[in-house]
Amino acid sequence: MEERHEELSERKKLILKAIVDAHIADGEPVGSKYLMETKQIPCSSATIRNEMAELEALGYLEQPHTSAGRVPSERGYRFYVDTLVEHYAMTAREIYQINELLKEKMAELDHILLTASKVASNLTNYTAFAIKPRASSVTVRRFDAVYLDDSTFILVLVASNGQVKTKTVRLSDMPPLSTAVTDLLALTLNEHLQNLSANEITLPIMMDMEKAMGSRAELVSVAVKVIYEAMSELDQGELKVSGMDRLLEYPEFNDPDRMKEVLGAIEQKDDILRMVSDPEGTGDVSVVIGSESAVKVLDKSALVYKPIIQNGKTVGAIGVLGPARMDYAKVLATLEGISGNVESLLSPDGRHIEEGSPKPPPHDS
Amino acid sequence: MEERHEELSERKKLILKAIVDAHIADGEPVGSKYLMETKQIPCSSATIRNEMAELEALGYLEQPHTSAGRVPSERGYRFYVDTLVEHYAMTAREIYQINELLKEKMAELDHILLTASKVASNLTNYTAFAIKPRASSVTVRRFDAVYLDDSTFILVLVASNGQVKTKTVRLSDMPPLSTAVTDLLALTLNEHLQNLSANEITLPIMMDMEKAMGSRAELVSVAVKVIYEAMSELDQGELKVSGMDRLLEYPEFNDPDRMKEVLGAIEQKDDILRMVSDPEGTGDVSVVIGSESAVKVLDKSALVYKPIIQNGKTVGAIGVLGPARMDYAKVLATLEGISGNVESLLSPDGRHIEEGSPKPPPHDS
DNA sequence: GTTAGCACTTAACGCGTTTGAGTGCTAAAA
DNA sequence: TTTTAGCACTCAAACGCGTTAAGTGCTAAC
Repeated sequence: MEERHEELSERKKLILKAIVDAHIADGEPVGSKYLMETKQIPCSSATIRNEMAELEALGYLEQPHTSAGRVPSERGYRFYVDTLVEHYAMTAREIYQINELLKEKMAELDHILLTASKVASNLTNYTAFAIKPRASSVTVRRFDAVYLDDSTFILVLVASNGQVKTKTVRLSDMPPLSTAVTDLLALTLNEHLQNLSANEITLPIMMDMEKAMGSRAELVSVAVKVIYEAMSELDQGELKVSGMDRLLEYPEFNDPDRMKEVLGAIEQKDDILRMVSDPEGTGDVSVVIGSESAVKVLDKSALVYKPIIQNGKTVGAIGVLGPARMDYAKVLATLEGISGNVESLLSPDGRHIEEGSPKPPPHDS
Repeated sequence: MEERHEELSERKKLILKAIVDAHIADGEPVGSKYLMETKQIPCSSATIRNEMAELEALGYLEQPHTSAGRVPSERGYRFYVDTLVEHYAMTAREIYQINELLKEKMAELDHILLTASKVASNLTNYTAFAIKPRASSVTVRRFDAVYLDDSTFILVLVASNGQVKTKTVRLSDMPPLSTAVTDLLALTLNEHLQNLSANEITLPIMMDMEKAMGSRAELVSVAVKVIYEAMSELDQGELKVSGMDRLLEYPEFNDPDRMKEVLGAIEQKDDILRMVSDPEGTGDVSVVIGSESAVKVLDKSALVYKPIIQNGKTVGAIGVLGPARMDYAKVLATLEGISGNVESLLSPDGRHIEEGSPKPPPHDS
C-alpha cells in the first residue's frame, strides 16, 4: 500500500497541487466539486473524490471532519514544496522594491539584516525575521580602548566576522586612568590577543601582558574578563523580527492560545537561532513545516529561511514565519531575491540582482 | 451636578475603589450584590446601587449594557490611580529579584535597559518595554578609526550620553588605506569635531580637516557623511519590548483585530518614543489610560512608564503596557523599584535599593 | 476505469426560549 | 432625610432544535 513520492500518478499530482493551491488561497478545506469547477481537472467530481480518498490514505491529505473537504497534511505540504511549487516570477515592481530598500549604503551586517527582514515582511505579508547566527569561534581582529573619565573607559572589539562590540568598563578602587593608559592598554591587547579565540587566552599570555602594562598591570585582568564576556556575546546570535502583526491576518493564528505560543517562541529565539545556525546548511532555502523539525514550530505553521553566505561562510539568515498554507512560491522567490541582494551588498563590489534571472525551484534536503 | 474629585463622599470613594479592585482582579463587570458580600461595604445592595448610579452620572463608571454590572470608566481609573491606589509593599522576594537580575555587572545603558524590561515583564506579568529616548542634541566625545582592510575601516563614535556607535565604511575608487591613515583620521576628527553637535560641523571646519589630512583629504567628506548619519541615528531612540506574549493572557486583548493594532503600535514605536521622550517629565511615574494621550494607545489599555534619570537628564524609561484594569499598585511599585535600581547602577557608586524603603504613592501630573 | 446518483454525515446557521445576574424604582422602615 | 427590602423589568448569554448545505462514500451503470 505504501507508495513513494515519485510514484504518484500525474493526475494525483495535479489534484494534490490544485488542493494545496486552493487551500493556500483561501484557507478553507477544499471539496471535489469546487475543484472540478474552478481548477479544470479533466474528470468528474466522483473521480476526484476517489483520487482524494487515495491521497488521504497515502497521507497527503486529511479531513477536519467527515463531511468537510480535504486539507493538505504536513506530508502534503512537504511534497508540494519539494516538487510541485512553480517558480514565482517576481514582478518588476517587487524587484525594484528589493533593490531600492536594500541598496541604501549600508555596510553593517546588523543594519542590513534588520532592513532585509522588514523588506521580506512587506513583500510577503508574513512575519519575517533576520538572524545573525551563533558563530562557532570568533576572534578579535582589533582592540581599542577609549578613555572616558578617570574611572571609566570603553573597550571596542572588532570581530573577525565584521561585528563590532563595545563595552563600557567602570573601575573602582584603582588609580585614575588617562589616555596614555588606555592607549597602552589597547596596544597591549592588540599585540597579545589579536586573532585568538576566547579559549586561547592562557595564563602565560596574561602574564606577558601584565609585564607590558608595567605599573597598570591590574587592568589586564579586568580587561580580559570584559573581553571574555564580549566575545561570548559576540557569538550569541541575534534575531530581528518584523511584521509580527501580520501573523494575526491569518485565521489560523487567531486563537489567543496559539498566538501566545508563537509570540513566546519568537521571543525565546533560541530554537530558531539553533536551527538556522545549523552548519550542515547547503545555502539553499529550507522549509520546515509543522512538527517536522526539532524546533517546536507550531502545528499548522511553517518556517522558511535562507542562509546568507559571505566568503563561503554563513553569516546570517533571513526567513519568514507563517501558516503552513503560506504562499510558498512567492516566499521562496522573495527570499532568494533578498538574500542574493544582501550577499552582493556584503561583497565589496555592490551589484544587485537583475530582473528575470530565473533560478531552479529550490527545495529542502 | 458637576462635582470635583475631591468632593466625592468617603463612601463613594470606598465603593469606587472596591469596584476597580474587583474589576482588576477578575475583569468582569461588578454588581451591587457581589460588592456587598465580598467587599464588606457597610450598607445594603440597594444603597450601593444608588451610589453606583450617581458615580455613573459623574462619569466614573459605565455599564456595558443595561442589566450588567458596572465597569470603571477611564475617568474612574484615573481617579483610582491618582488618589485611591494603596502603596504596594513589595515582597522581600521581589526586591531580591530586582536586585539579583539587575546587579550583574553591566555598564552599558542598552544592556541595562533590555534587562530592566525583562525584569519588569516578569515581575508584573504584563508586557514591558524599555526605551532610550530621542536625545535632543548629541555630541561626540571621542572618535576612533580602525583599519580593517585596504578599502574598509570602522568608525567608532562615543557619544556624550555614553552611547557607542560604530559604522563600517567601505571606500571605492580610493588609494588603499593603512593603519597610519586611519590613525591620522581619528586624530583629525578628535581635534576638530569633539563636542560638536551635527549642525555645528561647518565648511571651514571641514577645510581645516582636509588640510590636516594632507594627501588623504578625500577621506574627510566620506567620514563626515558617515558621522552625520551616525549622529542622527544616535538620537534616534530605541525600544526594547519583552513579554509580548503576556498581552494575550488578558481577555481584552483576545480579539485578533485589537491584538493586531497593539502589535503594530509597538512595532511602530514612534508614538511611544515621542511620548516618553517628553522633556516636561518630572521624573515621576506617568500613567496613561485609554485615549487620554496623544499616543493612540488603544481603548481599554493603559501605559505606565517611568523615566530614568542620570545626572539630572532623562536617559531612558521603562514601562509597562497592559489592559486598563491592570494592577496599578504592583506596577507602580515595581517600576519605582526597578528605576531606582537602574539609576543607582548608572551612577558610579553602584548601590541598590534597600528592602522596605517606602515612597509616597506617585501619581501623574 | 470513469461517472452519475443517492443515502448519509456533520458543522454551521438561524431562531425562539429560558436563565440569571443585575438594575431602577417605590414604598416602608429607621 | 437616609437606608433598606421587595419587585418588576431588561438584556446578554446559554440552550435546544430543526434546517441547510457542503461534502463524502458507495453502488450500479456506462
